[in-house]
Amino acid sequence: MFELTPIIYVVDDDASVCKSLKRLITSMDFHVETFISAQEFLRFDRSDRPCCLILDIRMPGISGLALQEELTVANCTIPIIFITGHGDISMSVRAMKKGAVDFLTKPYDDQDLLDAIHKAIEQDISTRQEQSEISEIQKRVDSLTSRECEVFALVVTGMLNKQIAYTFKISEKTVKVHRARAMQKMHAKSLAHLVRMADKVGIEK
Amino acid sequence: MFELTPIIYVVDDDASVCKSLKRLITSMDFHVETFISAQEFLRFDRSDRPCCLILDIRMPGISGLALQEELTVANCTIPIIFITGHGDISMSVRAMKKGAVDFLTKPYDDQDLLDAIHKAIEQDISTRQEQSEISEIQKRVDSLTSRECEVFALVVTGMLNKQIAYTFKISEKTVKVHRARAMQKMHAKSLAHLVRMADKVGIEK
DNA sequence: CAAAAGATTGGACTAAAGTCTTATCTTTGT
DNA sequence: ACAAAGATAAGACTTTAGTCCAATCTTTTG
Repeated sequence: MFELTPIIYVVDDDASVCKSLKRLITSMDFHVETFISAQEFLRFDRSDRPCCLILDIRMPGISGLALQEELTVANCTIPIIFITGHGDISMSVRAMKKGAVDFLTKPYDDQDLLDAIHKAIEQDISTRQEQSEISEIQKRVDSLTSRECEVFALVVTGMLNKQIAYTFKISEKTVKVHRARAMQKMHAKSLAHLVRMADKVGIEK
Repeated sequence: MFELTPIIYVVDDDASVCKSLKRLITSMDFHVETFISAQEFLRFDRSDRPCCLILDIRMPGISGLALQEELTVANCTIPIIFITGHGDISMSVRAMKKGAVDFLTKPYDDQDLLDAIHKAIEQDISTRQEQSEISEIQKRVDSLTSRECEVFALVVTGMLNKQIAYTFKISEKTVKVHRARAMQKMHAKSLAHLVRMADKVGIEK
């Protein structure tokens, strides 16, 4: 599913830095796409494949930290590796608290960067895997009618059909119908499977 | 269960820093215990209540980062807030990667420290809650006989009694006996509950 | 308005799981 | 050696859940 070559996005206002990073990273089995501003990166239509972001902190326009913040609120989970020439501790701590994979200072060791890239890509792959599983399950939940969903929600709490029936003031017969439909639509192989899917997406209502 | 007043451990080789931190933190509703070396802290018999650790990076003997490492391998999850006068970015990043709650540089803002303490205590409370739940469940798993545990493991995969019976080459009757015992010993109110407990502790064998 | 979708329920079973009781046969610790 | 613990299993039911088939009744929507 994600067998594509990972792509590394580099955002640095210094074109020569972009160029040398591109050379270094391409020598591994990665694709590289460089941008000289956060704005340019945001405009870019990122394809759906494993990736990570190498980001300069200090840039005219949107700074690295600001871009990180922007991506966070946009629900984008792309792993970020910061690189900076003139950072301070407070910056690095802020970046790490917000989930950055690493924060390197120039001059950095090439191996440290490559290690960080590998870690970031691994993280991205597993995050994507997780997200795609969740969205698949959510799609199934969305296909349930409201009643089916209500019954589903109580079934996974461990309630008996008769208890669910009493709760909704309907017959046990009807509960069985909704329950069977829910099992079908959720593609649940067993009750255990249904429970795990419910916990994964967090059934509310 | 954890309604006790949280205790803040302060480890700093500068006794005057310990003293002023103690004054500041005591003014909140926290107890404080100070140590002038990592060794002294390690010898201290910590009581079982919400706590966190405020740690100086640079200390003679065991450094702050070394103590963090030591606690990690000892499986101690006490949240750590680092304070340093002469730290660098690399140190702060290493500390944050290993899960530090915050990394403050002197002179720091008192409010920042208090915020970090609150966050650390919250984290400790929820970690303890989680750990005590898990160990309670693990205790129940440990009370299962080996056969009960094997049957339990397959039950929570969603297998039918007859399938489990075939797997172990025993009768469905016997599976029912082990299954019923497992439900009892695990205090499972339902299959859904059993599945969740299994996932929480991660049934291996 | 008419068709489609959804909610409801009954009948008639089948299958799966749980509840008792009773009873071997081993293994294990003292 | 002997009691205790654990694994095995059968008989006899009861309770739950699942399966088809059929049939209202309401709401939504083209």
